[in-house]
Amino acid sequence: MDNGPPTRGLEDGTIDVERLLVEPHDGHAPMDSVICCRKTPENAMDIKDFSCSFGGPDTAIAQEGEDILNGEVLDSMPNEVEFGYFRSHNDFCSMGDDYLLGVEFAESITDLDYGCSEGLAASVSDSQMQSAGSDTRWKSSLFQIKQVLDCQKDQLDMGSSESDIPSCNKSEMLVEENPSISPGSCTVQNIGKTHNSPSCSSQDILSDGNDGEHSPSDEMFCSPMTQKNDETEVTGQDGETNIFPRQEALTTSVQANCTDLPMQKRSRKPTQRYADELTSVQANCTGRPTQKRSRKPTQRYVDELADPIPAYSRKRREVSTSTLKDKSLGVKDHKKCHVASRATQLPAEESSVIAIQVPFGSLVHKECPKGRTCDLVQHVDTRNLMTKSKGKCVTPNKKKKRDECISAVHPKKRDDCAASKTKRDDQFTVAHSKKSSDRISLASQKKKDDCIIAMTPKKRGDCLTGAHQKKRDDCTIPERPEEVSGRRKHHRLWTITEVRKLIDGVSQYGVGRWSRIKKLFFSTSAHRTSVDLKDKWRNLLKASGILDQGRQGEKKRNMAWRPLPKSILLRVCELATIYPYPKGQRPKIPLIHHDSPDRSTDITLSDYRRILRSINGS
DNA sequence: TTTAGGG
DNA sequence: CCCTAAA
Repeated sequence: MDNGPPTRGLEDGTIDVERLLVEPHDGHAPMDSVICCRKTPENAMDIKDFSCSFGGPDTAIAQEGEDILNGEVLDSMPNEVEFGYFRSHNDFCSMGDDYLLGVEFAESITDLDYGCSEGLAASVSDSQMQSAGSDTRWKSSLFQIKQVLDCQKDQLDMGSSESDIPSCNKSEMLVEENPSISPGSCTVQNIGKTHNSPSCSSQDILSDGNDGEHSPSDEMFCSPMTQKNDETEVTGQDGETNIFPRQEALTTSVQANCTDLPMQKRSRKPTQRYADELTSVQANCTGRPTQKRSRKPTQRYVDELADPIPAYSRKRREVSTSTLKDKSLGVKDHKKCHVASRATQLPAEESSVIAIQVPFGSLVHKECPKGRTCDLVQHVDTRNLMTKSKGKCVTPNKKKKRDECISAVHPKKRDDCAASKTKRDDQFTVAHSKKSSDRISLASQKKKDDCIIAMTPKKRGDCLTGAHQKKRDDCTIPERPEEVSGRRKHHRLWTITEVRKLIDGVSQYGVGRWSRIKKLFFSTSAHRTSVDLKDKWRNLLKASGILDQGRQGEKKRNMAWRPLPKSILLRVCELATIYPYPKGQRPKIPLIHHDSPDRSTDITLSDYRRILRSINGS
């Protein structure tokens, strides 16, 4: 958190202002934005330097700023974390949406600062971008965006609001400069413009290497631009002009003046304020934040956003989102939330302004599902359609993952959607949510199943005769191979025929050779796995009272309701005696009627008979 | 990968 | 049925 050099104003909250001032001063308006690091790992250092430059007008700053201006982007990706910060910074700047996100944004800002301060040590060579390493970095950076988000959050927690402020300023700045451009799109464009000629703008970014890959740098650029703009507006200086002193004065005064720029200047209490502002922003999106932050930028953003190159922003967003999502898989919930918000934003972005507003905090959560649903609608539909055909669902891994990421946050929603996700996906996402979600989904699914399957096998089994049952099995329980891969197998009742097959298999191969039995006896039923066989067998044992379940009474009771035909139960008992279920374990003799508890030993013929008797009797 | 066992 | 550990 050494903000020392870079943050010198940070504590006061003036930092942002200072930065801004500094940048203009150097004549490099985008210094803040410059914050972006280089791709190379070494960049981390660069980043730090950058920060330093911010804090103090180091020579490096000018150069870096220049580089940036030149169109070179400094990507410093020191560590993932730092990088993340960076990214967040960039994201923030570049993405109005992110900014809108508010809390997250604020966090990100702090992160940025944090990262900056940390990395300050080295000098940044802008040209590095060109280096191959940097390229890779960029790519990675894109992926890391998610991380950044997370970092941002974390940092928010940390309370390094300072950085946040700057970012805000940046974003605003951008807006001013390229009024025509919407925030989100602007960022990209601005970035491109700033660094490269305008032509570069979105296309460059997108086109660069990979759309997603470059995005980070783009973002970076954007952020600076925005800041400048903001400042200009705020200070009224339009230009970058410089004037550190002036800016500082502004910073101080700014707080007082904040009228327009409250956000920026207000940086002093950044964290909370930011958060507040963010929240307010979110809430206000439409209007200016009633709260402290009188950020006109918001509106501007909105307005601009509406017009500006939606395509660009959209593309960029999409890329970032996708990348984020992909990467975020492992991320935490909050990360997911962020991602989700972004995702949601995408659509919104298209619409333009709205998108920006959407992102904020609570909204994000609420909307996440919405957005997701929108995005996922197709998936959902598919899922619903295929609800029980899981295998197919699995195919769209990317989407699924994405969905999960998003959905992770809102497990319920996900479930509602039908959640036929593969286990894998679930695992990727969040275990907790997953389980709960699964359960929920299961419940719903079960209901569905019941409805669909209509008659449960067992019940029918009781009533129906073997022949009928068989028929029914064939008809009602048509195999659905697709389901197999599904996240939660559709619950399929075991039909008598299946049970018989299982018994046959056990009798032939013995207990424990489920895979074999599966192959030989259930080769046609894809939905029955060896594990299923094992489970079923276990259940059969329980049903027949062989497996110790509890007390006899209970056993009896079970038997009473147990739908399985006696013949089957007998057979199971018989087999159980022959092949004790748990391998070494001795089958516990069904004591159904029986009195002597000590029967735990090997089954004797008498025992067997007794068992049979009990079964028959019952 | 299969099995066993718990949930 | 799911999930995990163990082999």
